Amino acid sequence: MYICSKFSTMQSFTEENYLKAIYKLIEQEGDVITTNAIAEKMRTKAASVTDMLKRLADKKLIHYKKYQGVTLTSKGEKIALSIIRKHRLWEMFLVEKLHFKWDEVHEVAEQLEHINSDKLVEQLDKFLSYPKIDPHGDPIPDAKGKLTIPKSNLLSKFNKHDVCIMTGVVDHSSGFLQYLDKAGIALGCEIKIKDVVEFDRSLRVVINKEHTIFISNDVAKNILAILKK
Amino acid sequence: MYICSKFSTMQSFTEENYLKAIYKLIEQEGDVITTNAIAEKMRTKAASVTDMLKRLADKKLIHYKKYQGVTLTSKGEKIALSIIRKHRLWEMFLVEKLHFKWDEVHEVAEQLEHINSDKLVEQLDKFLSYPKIDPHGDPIPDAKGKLTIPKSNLLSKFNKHDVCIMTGVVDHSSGFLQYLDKAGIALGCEIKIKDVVEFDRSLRVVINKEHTIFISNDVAKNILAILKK
DNA sequence: AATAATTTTTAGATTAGTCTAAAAATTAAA
DNA sequence: TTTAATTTTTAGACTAATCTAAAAATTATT
Repeated sequence: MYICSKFSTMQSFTEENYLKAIYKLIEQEGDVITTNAIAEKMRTKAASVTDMLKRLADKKLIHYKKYQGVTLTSKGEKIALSIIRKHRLWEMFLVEKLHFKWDEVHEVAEQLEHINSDKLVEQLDKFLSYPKIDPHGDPIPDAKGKLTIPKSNLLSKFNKHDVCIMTGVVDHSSGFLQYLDKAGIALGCEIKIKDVVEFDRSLRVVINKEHTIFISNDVAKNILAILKK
Repeated sequence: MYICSKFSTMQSFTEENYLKAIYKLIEQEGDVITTNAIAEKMRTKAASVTDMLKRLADKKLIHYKKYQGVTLTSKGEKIALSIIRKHRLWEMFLVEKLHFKWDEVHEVAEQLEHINSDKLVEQLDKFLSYPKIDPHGDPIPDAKGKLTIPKSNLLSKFNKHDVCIMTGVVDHSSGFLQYLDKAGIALGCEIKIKDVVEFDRSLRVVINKEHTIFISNDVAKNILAILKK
């Protein structure tokens, strides 16, 4: 079902969601994405994904060869980024202007991200004073789809000897935040990975060049950080 | 295509648009609505309308008997009013907060009216300070679907010597709104009917006690007004 | 290299929404 | 009141998106 069939440039909501999913998988997992990975992310079946990949390839939104996985074309990436931009701007709007809590915004933003109006997006951006990061700490692409701030990763994904900056959390529960407080881990602090224990993926890290602590993999999977360069 | 299939109370965009169209036709034309009238309003074919009417009747959203026309059930009316409420609140938001012109908002509001989140609507209403009328002068139903402001009449229904206040339009197309702008007809302005030409039902009117213009019946049928008392 | 396990694709069916063309019902006119 | 015109409904077909089950291709393991 097309919402706006009069413009040939239009994608359906579903197509937009597939492009967004592929973009996010590339961001996390690497450059070529498998059918199964998409199926899992979209909570659908591999057969449905194959069908959609053919359609997206016909429209030149992805590079796709049977059994060989998927990458985005520049056209496809542009659309994915515009959806992400809209999603994050709307999240910002919901939190800043309508006083939603951080954990209430996602579902609504999933709907709002598909509203199609360039003027709407640009005016919203202006209304919010051109924010660079959304309420979850994720960067907001600009009107040209450019990300000025690097995307954060899970602390659990970094390697031995990496030095990074803490940028956010996945679990926002007060219990977890209190644990971080106690451990001396705060937004913006430096985390140097001294060692990764092979057996349980726990980390030995130095916080702010001051004190050494151990962090379980469960905790590391709930901390966001970027590489310090 | 269902956007949110987890809730059994959900309608598709299309179903919502049919309910809204039927509500508006009842408002203008009378109590029982024909298949053709809906087809014209929805810019689709009568056969498609019949298909949809069956589906809406199955869901108890309309009263429908073959060849006998359609009315809304209270459930159907409730949904129609909630869509209209959302449409008009979003129009208000676009004009007041994002500085859209009144003839630019309709198309975007047509999309936004289908966003499904009770919290979003209530917070938006609050953010806009609970407006009672939208930028086109149409009343905004409250959270319970109640309209507090009296409904306007078509300008074409008034008589010689009536003095009325312009409250809104039927045709929201930017072409028509631009015509009104040019004619000096705006929300809230006074329209005094000097003469009704019998032959074609066109009107000679004075706008704001300032200038006299002629209005065709076609135009008069698209202007809403209330009697000035 | 041959076999087993896994992943991916095809084949065929389903649903919502749409269409055209033809049939049936209603309304208007002679 | 029978015929003509109009409106409405059915019948059958199409597309986008989905599914299950089976076939084909790829990858991993003896």
